Amino acid sequence: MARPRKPLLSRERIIEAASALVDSEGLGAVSTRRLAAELGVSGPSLYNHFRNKDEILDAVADSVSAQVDLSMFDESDPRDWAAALHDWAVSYRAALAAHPHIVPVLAQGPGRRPAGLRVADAAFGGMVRAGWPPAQATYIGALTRYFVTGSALGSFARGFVDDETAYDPADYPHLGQAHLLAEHRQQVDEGAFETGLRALLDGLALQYERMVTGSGTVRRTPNRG
Amino acid sequence: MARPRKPLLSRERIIEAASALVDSEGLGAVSTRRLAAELGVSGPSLYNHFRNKDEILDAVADSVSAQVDLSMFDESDPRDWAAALHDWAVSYRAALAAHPHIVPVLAQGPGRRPAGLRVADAAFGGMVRAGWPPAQATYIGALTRYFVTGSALGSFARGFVDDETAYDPADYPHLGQAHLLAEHRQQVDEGAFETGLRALLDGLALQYERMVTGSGTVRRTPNRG
DNA sequence: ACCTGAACACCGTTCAAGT
DNA sequence: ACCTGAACACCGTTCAAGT
Repeated sequence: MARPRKPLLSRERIIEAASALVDSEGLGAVSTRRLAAELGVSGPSLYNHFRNKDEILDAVADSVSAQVDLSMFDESDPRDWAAALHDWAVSYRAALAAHPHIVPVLAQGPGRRPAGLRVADAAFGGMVRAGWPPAQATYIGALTRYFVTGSALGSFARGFVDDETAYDPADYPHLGQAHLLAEHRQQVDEGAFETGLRALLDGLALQYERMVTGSGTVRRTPNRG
Repeated sequence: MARPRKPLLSRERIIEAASALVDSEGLGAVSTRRLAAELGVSGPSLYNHFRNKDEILDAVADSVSAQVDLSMFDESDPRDWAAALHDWAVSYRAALAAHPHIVPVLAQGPGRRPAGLRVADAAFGGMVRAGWPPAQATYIGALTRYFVTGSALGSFARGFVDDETAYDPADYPHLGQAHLLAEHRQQVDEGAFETGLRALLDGLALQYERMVTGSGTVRRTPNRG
């Protein structure tokens, strides 16, 4: 068979297959030949639909960005920026943590990826509408992405081996329980994410208060500092 | 030449060469053959010193962890945990941001890498000494690592292309200035990191206050809600 | 012990050839 | 337009052979 009447491939089918492969076996398992085999075609066929392998992985990353909920930015009262930021971070992390192996690609930034750009646009717009100056709104988008991608990139708990003899107390006096982290993976990772997100939001609320009161529009009296 | 009197290679020389290659051309440029060529030997020679390529990259990652300053945890007054945490995060980020291409490897966690474990041990120990319960101390180590690795993994600013026509206002109403981010890369990335770190520390200080006052050991009166 | 070349089973990508 | 096999320049790793 040279060329079939109906195309055997489409960008969508390729992205789906690549995504499944990335999720199940990691980035290292994605080769154009392997991917083509999963799709029942020969390796070079992919090049009719994507310029190269990187473009395929970019598309997989963008399909993950497309799963991030952004509704909190257009539905909410702009004064509820902290609640919107919270919900965004939770949704953002859920989307990425479901596909951790693609996070290094995604973390390179949106570039020209449409879904990634929609995420950045919505978050920045939401913060500006809430009254944050553009520079601060940019920082908030960036720092939230830092925290979310960092938390999705690698499980903290799984970063320690499940081997009681691995962490010699003579070398690491405080890691006596570290080998237990793996068993409590979900609790540790979620606890750390929630604790960090709560701290970020509380800290940003303080900055927001200082900004608002400092600029003359006093909403309430400062209670710190 | 089969075997020279003095070994041509050592783990240290291999790590140095691999590190230089990762820094200059990225993870993708590191192949065992290329690395061996840079060292003036044939490809398989590396296998006398490392079990496989992954072990070489692990060693490169650990050499970066070894550059993280940890002195703030043993020198400081434990009550200055927030100052120590700040200084640690800054040093941690500086080490990683100097070698961004290895961050995905490093972010997989310390595993059995000695320098990575020393980092985790020192931070956890510092927080426990300051009075944080073990679970919270674990969260703080984890969330700080999330934020730092996320910020070092990819420049936020460089994630946008430097092309005025790239971001159509019809699609992305708030990204009209996004193409300018690249020029202000350093300011944006540092501003976001500092803003986020400040917010994290302020937020954690609130949690610490609540914990201390809630447990009966009142250090000072709460001044928030 | 530490290096070598040969060999194996892979890669990403190009390209002429087929329909 | 869309697929194929052949081909090119690569990979990581093993292994027997050399000193």
